[in-house]
Amino acid sequence: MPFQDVPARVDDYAKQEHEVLQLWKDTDAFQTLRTLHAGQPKWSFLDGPVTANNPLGVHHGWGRTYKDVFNRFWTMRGRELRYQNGFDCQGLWVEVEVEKELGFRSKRDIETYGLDAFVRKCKERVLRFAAVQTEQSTRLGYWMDWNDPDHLRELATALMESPLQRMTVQGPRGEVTDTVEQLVGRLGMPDLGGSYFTFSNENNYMIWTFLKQCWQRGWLYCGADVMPWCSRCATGISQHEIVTDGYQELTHTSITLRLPLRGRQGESLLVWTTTPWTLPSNVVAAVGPELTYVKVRQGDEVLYLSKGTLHMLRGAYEVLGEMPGSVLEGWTYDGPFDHLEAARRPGGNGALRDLAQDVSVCAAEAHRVVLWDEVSETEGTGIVHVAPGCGAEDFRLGKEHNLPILAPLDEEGYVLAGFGDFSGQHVSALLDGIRQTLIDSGCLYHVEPYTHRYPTCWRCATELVFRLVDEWFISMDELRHAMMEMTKQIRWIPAFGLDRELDWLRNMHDWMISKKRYWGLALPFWECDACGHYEVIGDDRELAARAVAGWEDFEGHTPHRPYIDAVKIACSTCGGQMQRITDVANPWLDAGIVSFSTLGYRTEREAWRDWYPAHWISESFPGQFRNWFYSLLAMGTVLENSPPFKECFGYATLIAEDGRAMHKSWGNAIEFNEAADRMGVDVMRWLYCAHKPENNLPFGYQRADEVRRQFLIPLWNMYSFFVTYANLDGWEPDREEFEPGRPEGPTPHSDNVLDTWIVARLNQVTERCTTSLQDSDTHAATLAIAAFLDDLSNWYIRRSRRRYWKSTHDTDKHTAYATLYHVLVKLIKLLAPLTPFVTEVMYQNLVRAMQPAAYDSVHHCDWPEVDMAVVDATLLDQMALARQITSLGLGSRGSANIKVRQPLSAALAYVHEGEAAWSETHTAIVCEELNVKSLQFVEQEAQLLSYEVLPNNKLLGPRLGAALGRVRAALTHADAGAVVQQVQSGNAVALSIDGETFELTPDEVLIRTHPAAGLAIATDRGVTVAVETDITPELRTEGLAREIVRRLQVMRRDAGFNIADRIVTYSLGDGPLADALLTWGDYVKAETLSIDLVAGAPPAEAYSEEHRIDGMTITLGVQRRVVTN
RNA sequence: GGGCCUGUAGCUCAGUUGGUGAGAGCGCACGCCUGAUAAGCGUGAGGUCGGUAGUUCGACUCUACCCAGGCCCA
Repeated sequence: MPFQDVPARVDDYAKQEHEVLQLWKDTDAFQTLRTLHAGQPKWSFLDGPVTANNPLGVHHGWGRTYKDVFNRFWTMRGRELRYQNGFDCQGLWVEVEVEKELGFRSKRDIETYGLDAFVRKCKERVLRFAAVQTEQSTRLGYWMDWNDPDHLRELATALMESPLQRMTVQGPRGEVTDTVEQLVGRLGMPDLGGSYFTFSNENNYMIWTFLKQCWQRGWLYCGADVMPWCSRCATGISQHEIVTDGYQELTHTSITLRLPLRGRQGESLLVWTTTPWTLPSNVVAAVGPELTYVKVRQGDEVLYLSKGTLHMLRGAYEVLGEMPGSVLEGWTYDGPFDHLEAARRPGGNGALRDLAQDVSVCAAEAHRVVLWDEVSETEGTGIVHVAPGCGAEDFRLGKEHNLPILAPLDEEGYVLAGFGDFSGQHVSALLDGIRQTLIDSGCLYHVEPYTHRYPTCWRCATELVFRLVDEWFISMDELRHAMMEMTKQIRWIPAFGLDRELDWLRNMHDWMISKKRYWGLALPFWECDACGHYEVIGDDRELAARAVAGWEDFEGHTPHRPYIDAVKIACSTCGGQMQRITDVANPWLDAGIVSFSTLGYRTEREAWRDWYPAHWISESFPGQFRNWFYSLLAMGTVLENSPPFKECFGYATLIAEDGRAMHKSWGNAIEFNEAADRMGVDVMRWLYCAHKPENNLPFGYQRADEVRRQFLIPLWNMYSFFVTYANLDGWEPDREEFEPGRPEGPTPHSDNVLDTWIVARLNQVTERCTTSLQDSDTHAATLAIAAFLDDLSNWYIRRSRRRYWKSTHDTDKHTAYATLYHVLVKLIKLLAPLTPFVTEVMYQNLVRAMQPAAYDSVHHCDWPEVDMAVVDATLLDQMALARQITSLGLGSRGSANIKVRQPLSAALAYVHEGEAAWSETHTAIVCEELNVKSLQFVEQEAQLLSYEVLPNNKLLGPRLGAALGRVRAALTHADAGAVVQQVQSGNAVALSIDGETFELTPDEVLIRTHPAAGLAIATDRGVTVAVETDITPELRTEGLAREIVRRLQVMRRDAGFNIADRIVTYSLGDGPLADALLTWGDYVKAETLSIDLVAGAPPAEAYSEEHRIDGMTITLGVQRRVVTN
């Protein structure tokens, strides 16, 4: 049973990959893999969930390739894995897309539509995109415990039609029957299997448990803060949402205004703002304690501002004096909006709890100058208008000074009551009225457009405002330090990840976890209507036990709005009725809990211990230090006081080939599906793996072509070469003692130096790959393999070709096949985790088709073992030397402009060291490659070169120290030839310098050579090679014969003959060409598989061409001849 | 303002504890080889290894400062 023929060229690698996918599906290859490795030591990979909200991009492919490579690697190393993918499901991301789908513009649209229907639409969207992403991941060759995408779609449809309908599905532990809504809520749990979904009941209740622990330790609180706020979405926008995509260059109207000082007639503070709408909420003015302020006269008024901002003045002025900021402290002023009711109400207008409880003054009374370190002169006047209800920093300053708070805006950006005519107007429409008030009060100084980076809503591009809101926070005071301890116990790749994470933790404020939206984790905080007391519920069981009303509305639903909101509990303080706050949670809680929720922390604690902490996690690092890595750490710290993962592998950002970020609108984005089918995913995966992960990865078709040309096609060519000749010779691998885990068999024995060399290289590379991948370094692995592919293709096979196509069937030929077979099979196992498709294709033919006992898939095999006994360092050195001599010889031929096809009589080589183990075989290899009749080593390099002698700094530096410089100089001036002779005969070199004698051992002297002029020579690293350039008539004749052979070979191919076809060759010509054919007739016949060489014109049915060689003409013809024997 | 990363050929990047020639791929030019190879090989042009100072016998490599770019925080 021969191998299946392999085409020399694959037209469509992507098509081939689809066939492999079908094979895996038909043979259930992934399940077989799990069975094979069940019960082995565990390697725990915890997947960072991908937001199931859109199709995957090629940047997801990068991360998923890493995940799959290491999953496959550790599986082959004999580990049991979980293979659970994760989908991130809850949060504003999904809401935004569903709102777009439904054409909604505001929260009111959602409430009109109905929370129940809206939340179901969110779930439906997640299920549908989880199905899409599952298909795309499968296409990438990512082996995970995937759900059937069609089943996910069925659930999505059923959820929209009748969520309470009961369904039965087959799970890994048997049939499961439940309502559609509950089946969706149980996805990813052990009885249903498949990917985990962060909207699952278990995920949500596990977060409740976490929050309750935080609460019990006193870390959970409801507090007020000023947040960036979108008035159209009516929600706070957290800092990381702004960072992602939120800043735009915008031009606003900036205003410079006077604040008239009380008790200083005609004198004013000059302040500047880019947000005039905040002026009616002004409470104090701040100056920098380190800054110098000036008093200036302008016309009949006196103004104060900082010395470094005098350019803010318009018109002539006179400086009256200078003073430090501290002099201004405590001065009071009149605000232009003090007539407003809000400015006259003690404590301000804040509707929020307790904020201004003990503040008895109103804003108008509070107006004074305070000191503030954060005031600078980089913009403005050095005097800052402070509105504690309208800015985060202002708010903190207000708390520090116990100031009243004016918070002017409602959820949708309209001004609240108490602000006179402004009340009821939208924040975007306030400018004119404010300007008019300033004019009327004489406070307006200057108005000017101002362009700056300003945060906008990433969803709707509305300019954000800063709004005082009640939110829920986890205090970082204590947690921060514990998390930093955990962080230090983790291995971060790249290593700077540790510093990044620690930096984030050091600077992190209290963690805001609430969001006033609809689709997300329902925060388990119940608040008493009567006394305001609140409690945190730890899970579903506790809720059931505490419920006093509304349970019947909730029962049977997942813990999401609106149903969860119906459940009331009794207040443990006053006995009143408590209801849930309506906020949902920050989605990073969802992703952070997965080391508990997906591993069975609440339900199967022993199994959880088997898989926690994860050995390895991986995500793109730019954002995740503050997101997923952070939230995992927080939950591991709170729940178990341990790091939830041991190694964190981060990678940078994928960019387009043009060096810019990929953007659809820039036309440089590449869709995942398109890339997969145009490049082939093996190419994509190699491209990903060959990159250093801490650098941004340029991705595109040009780079993919390079990978195909340099990696995939050469690999395929070698495979095709092997199969072609093995089939011609009927060679088949040994079927005795076949082990399915090691289909390459034991290391073959051979007396051929090329065989032993390539086997040594193979094991060397196997060792490097093993070490690299254990160390989470795919880049090093690809470098090692790429070098090996070059050795295999451009040296081993190239130099061994004749062994395969010679006509006798001898031991050497058999050994050649056995060796190449062994090498190819072991190589594809090394490559299998990196490029799972092409290796599978090769395996199916090389192994599976030949060995009845073979595993179904290359991915079921064991990781190749390293046979260090065959890694002979001397052998490797010698072959490296042979390649070097060859390369230099070709170089020297080139410099003499003599083609390799022209035989030459001799090559002369001088080798500085290491020729001891040189053999005749090496000589033969070099002669053949260089096309010379002999290779001679010369004793005296001086025949070819001149010398330079240098001190061996590495040895002499430590010994001589500062004297090294003088020794170097003395060596330079010494007779180099004499020194070299001393060294080469193993004697010490004595140098006399300024009456002092230095003895240098041979090791301590390095010899460098320079080629002498006038010879066709080349030199490199202590090796020198020359070729004799004299071409005798005999050599010329032989050269012509080789030239004719080459042309006949091309003609054979052009005529469409098979490589094993026998032919008759015709030649019509005379002179030296005819002589060459006569003299070298047997050679020509053997090389071209000609059974006859006919002198004369080729017959009409032969394929013939006229050739010009060295100015002479010859007509050649080839004709196929059937041989019967 | 603070933290982290990056700076090596026209472009994209390797360069393993400091050790003497500074490399690859792409692109360009010229040549070679082809009985696996629309592949490969060789040669050439092109570099103050961001800059300055320091440590050292010796720095692309270590240290400090500076410059430029990126990311994060403020």
